[in-house]
Amino acid sequence: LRFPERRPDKSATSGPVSPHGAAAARGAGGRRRPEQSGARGTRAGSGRGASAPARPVAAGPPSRFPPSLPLRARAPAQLPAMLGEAETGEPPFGSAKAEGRKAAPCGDEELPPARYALESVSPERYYLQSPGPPGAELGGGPCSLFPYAAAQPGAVYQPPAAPRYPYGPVLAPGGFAGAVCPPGARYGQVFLCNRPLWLKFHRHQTEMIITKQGRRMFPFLSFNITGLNPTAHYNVFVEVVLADPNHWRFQGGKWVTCGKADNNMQGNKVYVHPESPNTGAHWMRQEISFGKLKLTNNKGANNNNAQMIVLQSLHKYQPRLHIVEVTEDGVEDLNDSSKTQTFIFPETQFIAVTAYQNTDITQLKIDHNPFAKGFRDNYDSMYTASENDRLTPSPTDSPRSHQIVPGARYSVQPFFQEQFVNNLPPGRFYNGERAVPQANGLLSPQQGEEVASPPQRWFVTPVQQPGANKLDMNSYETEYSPSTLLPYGIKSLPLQTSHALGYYPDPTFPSMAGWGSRGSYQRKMTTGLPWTSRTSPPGFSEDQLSKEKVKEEIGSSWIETPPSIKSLDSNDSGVYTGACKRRRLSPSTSSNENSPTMKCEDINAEDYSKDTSKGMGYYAFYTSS
DNA sequence: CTTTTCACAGTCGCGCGGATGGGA
DNA sequence: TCCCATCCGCGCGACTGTGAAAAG
Repeated sequence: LRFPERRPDKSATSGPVSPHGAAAARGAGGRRRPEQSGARGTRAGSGRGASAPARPVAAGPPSRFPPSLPLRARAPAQLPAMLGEAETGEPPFGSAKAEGRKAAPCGDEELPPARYALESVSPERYYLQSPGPPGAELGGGPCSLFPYAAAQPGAVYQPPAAPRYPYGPVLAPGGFAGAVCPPGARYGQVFLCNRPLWLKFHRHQTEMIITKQGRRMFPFLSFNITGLNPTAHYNVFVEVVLADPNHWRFQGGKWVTCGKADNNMQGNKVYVHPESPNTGAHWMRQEISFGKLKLTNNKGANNNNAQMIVLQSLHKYQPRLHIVEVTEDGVEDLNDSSKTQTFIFPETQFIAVTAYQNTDITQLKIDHNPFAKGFRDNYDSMYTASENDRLTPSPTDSPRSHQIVPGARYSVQPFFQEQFVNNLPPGRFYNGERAVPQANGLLSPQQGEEVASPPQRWFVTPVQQPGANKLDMNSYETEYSPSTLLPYGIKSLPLQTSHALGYYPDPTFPSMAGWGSRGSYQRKMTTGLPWTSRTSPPGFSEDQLSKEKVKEEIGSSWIETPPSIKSLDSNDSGVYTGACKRRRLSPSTSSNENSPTMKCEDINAEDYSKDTSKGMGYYAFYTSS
């Protein structure tokens, strides 16, 4: 039972009365009986958080491992060895510490924090990047945006004394291009589902707030995995490691290095997906979201909260996704490093901060994070004015649409297209684009099938699905269709179907239907359209990022857009400076000056597609063995 | 001076329980 | 009249960024 320590009854105090306070005043406690709070408190399953386990994610139905089989109990002694780093002898985090752990909706009581929640896994490893502002970094670093850094020669710095990554080196000494794949081995591919959104932040150098109680990431990590053995079992977890050996500070409107990073930071660096372990089929069936992952600067958090990753402020970090094949019992084979796969998406790099430094990032967060709706200055006008006047998405737009672009909305679009067209004013289409520009990077399946009618992909973005306004990121998963990921561009995969709508067995539950079969996903990916080869070349330069943006612009150009809005949309920062009142100002540097989007005005789509057709796509390949 | 912490206001979803309506 | 299902409002907690104060 939590006490409203920070929520005194505002109706009893002076000042503005919050909605809750007003409600309390109206109700005067009338309907809330004395025993109510007690009942609520003693009711184990009540409350927002506790309700979550009802979802498949936490309840475990999709999992072949019932909650009664905590991974921790299966091979408690193996993790230290697997993570390889010299352990300090302290007990594994989370072991016998459950009493101190906060009950979490994800059923973290069943989580195996101790298995991976080990310190010192990452500090010794860095991803070398040229210091400097994001722009320079992107332009200069050969691996700045390479989606699978492991293939980049020299991409990783390892202090001489640092032990090798126990799973087998994510990067072999000196780096290597391509993984050593044992005969018959089956390796997965991972797509960063919300990559366009990540790119948007990355353009300004993503910042992530860290607090003592833990702060969720936004954007959060969200992957789609293919190529796993459907019957094999895997653990999936995210590790956050230092991205470079520098300490950073925000000065003169840009990030600059200042000293060396403290690579001795203790604390949990690993977050195991709550559904681990699970079958390959399970992991491939739906998006793997790490929305509940929290970042903290509280070194003590590792002991009692497996949902927290401990970071250090003003350091740059790189999340990494690990997929480890395990036995049905959840035990990993320590002798077979080929069962470990690591994926790196450099665009997910971020600098941990205790307070936002760059107002561009702040504004992006406010604009895209549904939890920050209250900070949208024009919130009232946005949602009460005519649709045409809106600059930011309606609250009825799925919050998830901001975080996770490829939602079920896309996949269901063929069925509801007419409805959308009939019900949505044209302006809303644009707004959808404005709200979800990342959709440009994640071309919808429909677009893949109907190149002649590109508008579709735009007017589907604001479309609502039942319950689309839910904030809960997990619920998103139940609506998400993997078919929306095809823009990530796998050209051929084993599973294919010839049935165009094979994954829409029931239009009533289109997205759910989308889960059951990867068929159309694959099928759509074989369309051979330009975006099927949409890739992230090894040297993902700032220029290419700009082109990414250009593509967004191009994609939105199909519709008649009010000039004022169009101009705003042509530059993210412009939107914020022009349409939104800035709460904070970036010192000395206007967002326009820094915004790489300014440089992409003259980049045409042809060049873009040409560039992006090289190299690998939005997905990372297996990077280690 | 920079960085971190904390209280705050706002949005949202969930669960509870009263109110309501239909059927036995 | 009773029972049951449904609807609706309220309280709560989770979550966000803000901005001032505190700490370094």
